[in-house]
Amino acid sequence: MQVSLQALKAFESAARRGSFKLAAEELSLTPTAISHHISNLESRLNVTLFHRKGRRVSLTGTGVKLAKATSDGFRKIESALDEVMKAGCAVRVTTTSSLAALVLIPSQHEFEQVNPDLSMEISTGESIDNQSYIIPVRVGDVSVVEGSDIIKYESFNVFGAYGMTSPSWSNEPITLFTTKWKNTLLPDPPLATWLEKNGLDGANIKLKKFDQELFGIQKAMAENGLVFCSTTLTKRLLKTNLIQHFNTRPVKSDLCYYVPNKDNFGTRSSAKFLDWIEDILN
Amino acid sequence: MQVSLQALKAFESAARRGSFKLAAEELSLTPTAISHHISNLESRLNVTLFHRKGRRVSLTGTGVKLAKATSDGFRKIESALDEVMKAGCAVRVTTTSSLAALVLIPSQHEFEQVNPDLSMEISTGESIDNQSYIIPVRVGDVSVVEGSDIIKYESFNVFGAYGMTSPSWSNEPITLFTTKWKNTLLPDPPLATWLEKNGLDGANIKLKKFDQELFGIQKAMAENGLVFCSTTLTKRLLKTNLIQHFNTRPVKSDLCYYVPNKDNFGTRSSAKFLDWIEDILN
DNA sequence: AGTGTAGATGATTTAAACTCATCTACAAGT
DNA sequence: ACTTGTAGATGAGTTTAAATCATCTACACT
Repeated sequence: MQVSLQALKAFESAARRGSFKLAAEELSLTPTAISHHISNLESRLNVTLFHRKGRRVSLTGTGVKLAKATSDGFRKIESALDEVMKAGCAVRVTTTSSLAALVLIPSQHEFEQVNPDLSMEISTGESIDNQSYIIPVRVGDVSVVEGSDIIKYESFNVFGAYGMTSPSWSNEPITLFTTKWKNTLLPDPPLATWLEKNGLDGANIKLKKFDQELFGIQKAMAENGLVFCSTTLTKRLLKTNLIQHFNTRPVKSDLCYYVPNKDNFGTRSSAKFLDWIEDILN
Repeated sequence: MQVSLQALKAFESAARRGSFKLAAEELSLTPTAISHHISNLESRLNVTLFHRKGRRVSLTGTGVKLAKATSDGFRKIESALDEVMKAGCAVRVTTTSSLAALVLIPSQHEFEQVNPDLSMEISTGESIDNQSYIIPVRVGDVSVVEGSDIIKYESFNVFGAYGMTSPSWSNEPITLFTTKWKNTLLPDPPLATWLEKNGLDGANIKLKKFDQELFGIQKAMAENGLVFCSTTLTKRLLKTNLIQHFNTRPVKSDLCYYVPNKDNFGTRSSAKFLDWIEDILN
């Protein structure tokens, strides 16, 4: 380039502040540096950018035009830079209520302890806040989702509140909470497969469906009921003895947790988060 | 600032060209310099901007966003810079047909000889091409125009084609070409004052008016007629013996040539032009 | 396997950027 | 009118950032 960018930055600042001294303060330089930059700029461009009347400076017509463009240009660059820097020291995640409430939020503190220079924000809901560097953790169909985006293949099992007695699967009528996704494109929970694998016919099982797994799990815990749900969501509850299972065998499903374009987040924070979440889920 | 602008420029170029090598060529640097800049940028921002797959690089999501903003920002700055630089090595003038045809265009070559690094463009007409660095040389009323903008106070006299015999002012009927400005706010040519100063009553003078002085002057030259017009416009024609005057005395007028905001053009080229034009007019 | 290309890495050199010391011009106070 | 203080200009000297060089790795294409 013909002229140095730092000279332009010095000019931009001086033009905006109307003083070399103030520009120098803004850029943590000496007024001398600003003066050098600007006279260098002027001689390279063959123009006068500032009128000098003794110790007072004011922009020429040319100076005004250049100042307008440089201010706009640098402002644009700086705001993008700000955004990127913010993205570098915070991780923002959006996911389902269930994963948020049962996995992410309980582990949030631990994540921030391990990564003291990162803060973690969790949000749930539909709002596809596409504008910024938010990492979406979604539930999807393994046959549709890009394999490299998947962070957890989902298995299902039946769980109940901790301490309750094992149900007698074949004799008495049983109420089982399960999930009917709002999104009809998602595969249903693999209840039929589970019954088969565990040698049950399910004739005495009455289903009660919620549109979020979290609700069924909470209901089961509150009412000493049974819930057919994801092993991912229950992992922590099992470990803390809030729920139990009954020696039934889990089944794989066509569902998975995934992050769209997982490998395409360029921030250190997102890389840390993705490593961490894969680690705690597996 | 947190990050260096040159690093950003290197990134911008590499992002746009999709290759460190091409960016290096564009910026007249070595690929090594680009690599250093970008890794420096990445570590300062705590993000990854490029995926490296062996010897191929591609932008990350973060990289794409930053590249968009930096490209826009730098483009804006560079285009303004281009404009300023062009303005530094060329001077564009717009003025009346008369001044252009009788003064500026005949002297254009001389100006470019004296200033071999400057080119001069002359345009006439109403088109107020306000966009760029055009210097307007206008005719105005001395009582309205800012004094410091004035480059020539206008005097008037009667001229005729070179070699014609002096008219006998009082005996025979005389046709005199003169000017009626299109712009009615401008003072009329000071014919009454001129008659008085030269001891004439004008009873035998028939006026024929054009809306540009140039036309009257050309008509007078073509038909051995007489024209009452500006001494500025006729100066060169007198010197080259294309017209003459008849020992009548010129009169000052309320008209002047001026350049709006004369002292506010910051370009070297405009300063050179303004010096030169004041010089040849006085 | 062999060759050529793109980029990474670390040490060294170079040049740009910054500061310091000194000077001028103006403005404000006495 | 004579200080005093402030903003900027100027030129020489210093510092540090930026660029290069030499070397190395990984991949792609014969």
